[in-house]
Amino acid sequence: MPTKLARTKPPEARRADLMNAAQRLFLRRGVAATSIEQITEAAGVAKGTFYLYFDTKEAIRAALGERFAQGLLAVIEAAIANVPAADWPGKLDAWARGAVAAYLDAIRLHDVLFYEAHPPNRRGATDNVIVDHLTSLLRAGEAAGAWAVPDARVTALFLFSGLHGVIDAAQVAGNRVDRRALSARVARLCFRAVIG
Amino acid sequence: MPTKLARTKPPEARRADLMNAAQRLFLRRGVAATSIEQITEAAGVAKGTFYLYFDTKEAIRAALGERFAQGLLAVIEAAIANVPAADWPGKLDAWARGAVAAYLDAIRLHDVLFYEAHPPNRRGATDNVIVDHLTSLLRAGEAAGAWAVPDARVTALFLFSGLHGVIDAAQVAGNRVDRRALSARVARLCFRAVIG
Amino acid sequence: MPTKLARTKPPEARRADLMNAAQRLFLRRGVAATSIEQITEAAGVAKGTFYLYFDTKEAIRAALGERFAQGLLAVIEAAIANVPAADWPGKLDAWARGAVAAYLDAIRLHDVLFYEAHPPNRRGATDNVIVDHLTSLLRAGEAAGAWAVPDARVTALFLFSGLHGVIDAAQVAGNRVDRRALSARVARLCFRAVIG
Amino acid sequence: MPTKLARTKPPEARRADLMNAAQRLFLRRGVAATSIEQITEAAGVAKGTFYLYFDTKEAIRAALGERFAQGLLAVIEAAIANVPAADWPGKLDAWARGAVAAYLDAIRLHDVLFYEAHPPNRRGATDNVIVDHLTSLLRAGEAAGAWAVPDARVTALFLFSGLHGVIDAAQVAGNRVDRRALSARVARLCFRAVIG
DNA sequence: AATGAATGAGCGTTCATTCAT
DNA sequence: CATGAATGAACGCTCATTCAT
Repeated sequence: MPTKLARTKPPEARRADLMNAAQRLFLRRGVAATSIEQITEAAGVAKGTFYLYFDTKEAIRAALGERFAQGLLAVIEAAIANVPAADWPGKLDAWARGAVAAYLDAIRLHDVLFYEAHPPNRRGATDNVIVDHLTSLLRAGEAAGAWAVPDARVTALFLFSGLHGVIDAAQVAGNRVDRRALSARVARLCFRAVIG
Repeated sequence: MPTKLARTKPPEARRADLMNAAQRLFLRRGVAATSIEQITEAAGVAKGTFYLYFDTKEAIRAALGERFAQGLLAVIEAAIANVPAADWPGKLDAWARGAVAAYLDAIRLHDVLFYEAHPPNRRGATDNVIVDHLTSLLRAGEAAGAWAVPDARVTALFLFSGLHGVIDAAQVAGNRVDRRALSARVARLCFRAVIG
Repeated sequence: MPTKLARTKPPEARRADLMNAAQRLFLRRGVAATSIEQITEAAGVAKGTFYLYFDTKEAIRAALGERFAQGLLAVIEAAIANVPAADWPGKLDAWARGAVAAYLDAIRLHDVLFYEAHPPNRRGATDNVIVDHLTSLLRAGEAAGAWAVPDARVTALFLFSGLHGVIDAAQVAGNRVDRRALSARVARLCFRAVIG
Repeated sequence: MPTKLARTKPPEARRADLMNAAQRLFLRRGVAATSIEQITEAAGVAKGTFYLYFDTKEAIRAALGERFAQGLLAVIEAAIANVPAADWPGKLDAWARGAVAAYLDAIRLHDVLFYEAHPPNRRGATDNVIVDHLTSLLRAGEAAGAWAVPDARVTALFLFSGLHGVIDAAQVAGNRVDRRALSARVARLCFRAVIG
């Protein structure tokens, strides 16, 4: 007979309690490793209550994703809003800075929510090899005077991730990919980013 | 007493059988959804045999990741090998094209091995929202004559993924991140990729 | 604040609403597979209201059984009522025809209410095996000129079910059964039904 | 570390252990009310072991039904086997007595396995009303000298159950039922069983 | 080296029932 | 009378891992 008060809460509040508890746990241990019971316990309700608000574990993950996306977009748009309408480079710059800021605060949440990517640096395993290789290439080119790259590793990471993302998306789209065109586009983007 | 022959195989062969079977299954249904028993069955050995070669399910995933990385690097290095030593832009170009080619063939394996990624809408709705937003920005800037971007969506994807990758890495590194510096670096890379 | 009208109904009406809703659902999906919530939803009341009228899920099942029995008896009695008082064979005939008619209309409800019977192959394979066996016996006897049985399968079914029912009842009564007597009685009934 | 011996048993033995344990429990509390864990506990194995031998709770119920049917048929056939080939009434008599004997020993198992019919006399609720009615009719007819029925209640039970079984089967068959014909057949069977 | 029977913790989900409003 | 949010015990099933043979 503890909490005699507020056995009933406004639905949005209960829902939010559950989402907050889930987010905390998902961040700490990943989605798969978090059980419904842990979520309800952290939210201070009974197990069955979870199913009053969400049909499924997946449903709460999706709701969290939605909420995450809203916040993110708001931040980025706010960053651009201050730039004069005609200043396009300024807008691009604001976009980049806004996005960096927003993701820096939430990247782990993003990754946990959209890839199940807990163990830090798991993704690194392979990618590091490739990124290391590109980093060396960039440094060598710089040493040879071919270009100037202030931070070879960050650049290599950026190019590799960009390339990877483009390919992922192409794959997901599923329609036949025009390999030549894709190759050329990606090569051009790398080229310009490095050579300017 | 049937198959009296070859009950015993060279350890490396057994190990490879298991890895090949696992890779096939991981690709088909994901890592979590593949059971040890399915792997051993596909490899034609008993369940217990698995544990003679790998300590853990995670261990075989890691071994597969290792093997994957080796193959990838080989392909990319081969692509560069043909470029004259002094032609740095050519090397960068070769790197990009080699990497695109290599990942196009294996992106699904990569993602399944390093994120638990089940194809459609792997990247959450989130990313799409942000990428859409940047795509619009790029198109608007182009319409205003601020820059020329052949394929705004691919470019947006590239920049977003690059940015995301850089932040992920920064986070994983864990040490205090210099937000200003990171921001500036990323903004510059975006800037050059777009403005040239 | 909508439906301010008729939030309250005469208790018998509410009770009937619930029973009707429950009967419909029990018929469609069985008793066990029907939840209280489905019943209240179909009856247009809140979950808790159910417990104002019935103590238990079992209680509503029992009430439905009661109601079912009343209706049945009325039909059968009506069928007999038209037969002249002195015509006993006629009464027996009327009983049989009345009962067949009444049950044909409601057998599914009966079975769902009293056994948890989901239609196809309710009676297990078992019964079929035994009935098949008796059917063969009846046919063989007829071929040998020992008796005449218009429809061997229906007869076999009838005898088997009759026998089964008698034994079930004996078992339920629980008191020590006089096996010899029971055996003799059943054998005699089978005998007369077949040999006349 | 108790039972160091016989951690592994011949599969048929384990399977039989599980079936025996399940049968005991099903008889005691019904199928639905028996949990897998109770079965495995009673069989002296771990929960997971159950699924090495049966895919599903329903699967063990079915296996038990199969086993039950085999035994039953054997008993009845044995009863008939002793009757001279030409003695058809004797065969019918033997069938009836054999079936009664066999089912007397196992009726509860049969009912639990094929209908979920635990609470004794649940089935009675309705059926009793109808059977009582027929019993009265039979007694009244006898009092009037219309027929002679040694045990009116058993006869009424027999006729009612026979009728019920025939209708159930007709319903399950599902094809359009010829109500007139069915009625006539059943009436005739009742008639002969009573009037001789 | 190889087997595969056995284990048992763990999980997502359901639902009859209660009770504060 | 009526509501419906909250409860929490219960259950079927999965599967990585162990170990006697």
